[in-house]
Amino acid sequence: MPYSRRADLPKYIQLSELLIRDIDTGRLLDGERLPPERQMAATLGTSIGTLRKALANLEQKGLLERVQGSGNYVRKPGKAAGLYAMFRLELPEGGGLPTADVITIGLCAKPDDLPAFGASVRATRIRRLRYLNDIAIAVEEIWLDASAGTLGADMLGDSLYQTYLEVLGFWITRAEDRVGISALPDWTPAPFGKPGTPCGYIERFSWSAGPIPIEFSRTWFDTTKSIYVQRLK
Amino acid sequence: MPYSRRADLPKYIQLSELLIRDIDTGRLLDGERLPPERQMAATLGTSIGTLRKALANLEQKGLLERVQGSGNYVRKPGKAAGLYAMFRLELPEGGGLPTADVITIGLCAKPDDLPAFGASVRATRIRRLRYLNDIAIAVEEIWLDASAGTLGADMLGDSLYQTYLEVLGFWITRAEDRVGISALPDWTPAPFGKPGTPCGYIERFSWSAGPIPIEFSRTWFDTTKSIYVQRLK
DNA sequence: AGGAATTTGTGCGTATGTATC
DNA sequence: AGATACATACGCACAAATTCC
Repeated sequence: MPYSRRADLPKYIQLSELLIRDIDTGRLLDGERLPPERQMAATLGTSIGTLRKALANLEQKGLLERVQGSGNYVRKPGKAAGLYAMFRLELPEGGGLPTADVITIGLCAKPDDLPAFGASVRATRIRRLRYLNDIAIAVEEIWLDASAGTLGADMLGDSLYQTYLEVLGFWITRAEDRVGISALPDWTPAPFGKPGTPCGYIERFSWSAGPIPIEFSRTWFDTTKSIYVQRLK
Repeated sequence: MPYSRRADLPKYIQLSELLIRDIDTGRLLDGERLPPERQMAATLGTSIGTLRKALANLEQKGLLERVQGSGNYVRKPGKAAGLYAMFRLELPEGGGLPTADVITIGLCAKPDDLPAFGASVRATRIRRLRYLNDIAIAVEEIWLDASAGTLGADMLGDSLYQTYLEVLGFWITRAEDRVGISALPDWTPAPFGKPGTPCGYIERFSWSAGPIPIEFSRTWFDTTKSIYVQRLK
């Protein structure tokens, strides 16, 4: 028995998750220096190589800065500001707490009618019902290219972009929208609107890093409700 | 000895760049399966761990899809996304690690003999000596329009286009070249060639977004060495 | 259907280089 | 200059996914 594993996840992912939790809950503070890698590895009961893989993971997520000859430093970017920076739907009075219910999520092949984006032939499709202050204001279908990684239903928070950062390790840096009129898709859930009826429509391409968009999404919003779409630059 | 400092990149980066280059130049085609990792490592004279680090790097760039139990598959998203995407000079045997030494860099007014490009009257001028596998093969003078931002000597990597993306936040999407015969400029550094002697010559306009080019460059290359210029589309 | 062969993923250990303090 | 700490590189054993017969 060379080594044993009780859990499904690889050990370096477990270590990475462990540290993320410590950072999120404040047990590790911003700017704090971690113990030396050898010492940490011994404490955590792992090898230095595996620990380094976990630390590299954290660095990729922007939660850690690794400085040769010096140490590993916690970097906890303030999350409150800018979380919903790219959300285009607003209440007229401003503000509004954005939440979302996931309708379906899964990995599938990109259908032919999807515009070209990403590097893979597959993508994670997420369908959600979106709320502002508990008012259902939109349904959306998001296609995240498979090259970015895969998401499960249990990993989703109310902010997808935050989920991208914490789970997959990248941040959406740029998005381009196109607004028009469409009809509600046939999978629209009952409380929201009747499939087929006309409504507002946003198509979006999103970039993380590099020249090609990594995500494509469609948002249908009910124009009879008191919401409006932010002016698009 | 100002230009004698040789780039000594880690081996896994060199391997990664080597493969990117083979993908960009079409030596490796989209969908193609790479040889098994152990075999590749032996061929390339490296260990499997180092090769895997390079392959992970490619995967992160979206150029490679790695499938456990199956193999490593080239994924070439539309436009070449690699570090040396638009570098036209090649070794006949293919491959070759491209590096560069900066000779001078600074912001100055565009001289009158420069063709029209960009929106500003000033530009950052960069003069570099370029290498493939440590062979000095070309000198180049790059004019980056001041409207794109300014670069310092400490920000430059071996790939200017990558620097543009990381430091200035844009990506070169299109380039047009014109090839001819010229004479080496008077600022040509000593190890390369004698100023005034005839050599090959490439003039280039580069676009990022919008209708006007943002960059203009001139490249002089020694035709007596064993290099050739890629066919210009 | 099923088992063997192939191929990548994970984990561990060690030696050496290089940046920081 | 020395000590400390992270980075690179190599190698091996086994697990897990895929492919092939």
